[in-house]
Amino acid sequence: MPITSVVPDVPAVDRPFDYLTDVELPIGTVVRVPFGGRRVRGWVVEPDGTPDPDRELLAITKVVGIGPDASVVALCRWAAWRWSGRFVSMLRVATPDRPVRSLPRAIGTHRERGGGAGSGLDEMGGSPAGALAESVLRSTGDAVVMRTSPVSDQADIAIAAASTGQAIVVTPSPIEADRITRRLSTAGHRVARWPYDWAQAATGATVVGTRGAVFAPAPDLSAIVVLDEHDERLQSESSPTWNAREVAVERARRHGVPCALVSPCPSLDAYVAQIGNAALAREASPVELVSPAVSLSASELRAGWAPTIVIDRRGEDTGRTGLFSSELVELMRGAIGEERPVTCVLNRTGRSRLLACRSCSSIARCHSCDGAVHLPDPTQLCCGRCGATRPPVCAECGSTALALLRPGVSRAREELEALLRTPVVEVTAATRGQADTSAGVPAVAIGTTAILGRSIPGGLVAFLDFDQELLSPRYRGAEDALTLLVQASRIVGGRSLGGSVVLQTRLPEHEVVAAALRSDSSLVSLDEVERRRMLGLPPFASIALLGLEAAPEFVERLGKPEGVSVSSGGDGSWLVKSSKPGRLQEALAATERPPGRLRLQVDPHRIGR
DNA sequence: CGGACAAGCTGA
DNA sequence: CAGCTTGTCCGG
Repeated sequence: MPITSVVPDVPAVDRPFDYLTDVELPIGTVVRVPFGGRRVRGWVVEPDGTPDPDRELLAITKVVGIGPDASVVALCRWAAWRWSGRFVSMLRVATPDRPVRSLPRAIGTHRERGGGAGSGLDEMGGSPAGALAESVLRSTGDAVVMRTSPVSDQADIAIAAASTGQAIVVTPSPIEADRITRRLSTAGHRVARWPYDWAQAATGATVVGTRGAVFAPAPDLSAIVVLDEHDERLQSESSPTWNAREVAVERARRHGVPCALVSPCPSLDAYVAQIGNAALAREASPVELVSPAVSLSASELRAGWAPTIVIDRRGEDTGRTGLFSSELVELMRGAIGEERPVTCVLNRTGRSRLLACRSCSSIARCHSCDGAVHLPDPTQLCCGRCGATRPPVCAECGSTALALLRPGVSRAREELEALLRTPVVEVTAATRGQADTSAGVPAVAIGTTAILGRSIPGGLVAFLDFDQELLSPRYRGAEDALTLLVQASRIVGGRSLGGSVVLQTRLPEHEVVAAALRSDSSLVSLDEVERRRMLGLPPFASIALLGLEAAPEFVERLGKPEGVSVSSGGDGSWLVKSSKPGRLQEALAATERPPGRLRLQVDPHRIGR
């Protein structure tokens, strides 16, 4: 009887065990096995070294179905190593959610290669982005950064990719994935929407889906495209914090197929991937490093970015004028007069996030935990940290006059309604989706960044306090701020539809603001290159964030390995860094996990919160 | 993870 | 010493 190696689907175990089978099973096959007195799911994997002497082996209970092929299993193993996570976690991502017993026959139309007589409706030739993608994907098998405009049609790029054979198209947005799937299908391509059409992908259909699609089965893989590669949704927020862009680059490299990293504001990580490796990137000058392999022409880029109006608030007493400068109010009135929808963005929920006493100027704090208190309604102060409430009275001097230093969205909505004398709709992550059905697009809306998910063609988007984004302590803060401007340009439809974007800021010279004014995102990362290098941050170094109760013991066991630095965050969390490629992963893998809960995040999009 | 089993605590 | 809790180990 053949012996087969199986990894049980038990995260805490995460290693293979040997079983008997009556027939040889391919790597990746999903099985059920007896394990520790119960039956669990598992995957057939490459044997793990020791064939083992004369031990009594148990037999596999049953074959559940087809799983990821050997190359995807190997990719899972790589990703588990890269982000110091569990192999099982990655195998789960690559496995169909319902058993696949056998593969269907390849059904559906199949477009002629070489672009013969197409159906005409959805030819990519008309779109600059599609034509650009076509040239990229005929090139060699390396990662290339492709800079598009905020309004470039991603479906055209997908169509170009599908024309090469079996492509994998990854996009952060499930809605966009649905739209692209329909377009590909209309254009005559056989398409599998990950994860629902797993089996179709396994028969060679082009795959479209969110980040997990990068692990789709692809027997005839010809190209990988990552759309909006800068988007943080391409990275898993829980451990292992794998990133679909990086997995795509690795998979394309292994298969020798081209990989296009598409974005209107390419990430530094994409540029480094394009150059090859971090060591090489360290030698390259910032200008050399941060240049896309291909880009739309300057005029095409210009058309895709909405004109940006910067309102410099440095000379103003914002304590008096509040969130809405007179200049902004004028612009909004103008837009309303032209029947253009207006959207205001303020990244603070609630009514008032920070208050100060008008007589003694002290900041309103919580009486029990000292955190800042806010004013969810005019009658009560509430602590954001511990939830304690008290009446709105200054704790220092007893005054009842409190000034709103940082009003939140709810308060801003009231203020704006009074200023414009028109109804203003508040949009938050919670209210999004229900408001914009039959009622249509409201004339004026205000909300957190969640509001940028609503399309307002030809409209005006105003960032009330853009400094909050520009001064964000997050290490990718600059890139994140630029991403917001891309989204704003996108929802108004760029310059061509007459949309515009307004920024209120006290930092009008900031590199991100400058990039938006130029309708060009290339230079934004120049200062960023130097900063990240200097501070030893990704993509020039790898970092690991450790936390939870097992963290102290883990750090103890980790010790002080060569080329790795460990610093304590003071609050029971640690930051481990290494600028030598692979060194961090090596050190983490060599450290045995102590019992108890451990948070281990490698190269997360954000450090903390 | 979850069962098995060993070691430690309690009460009569 | 039974009966129960807590901890540690290990699974093929």
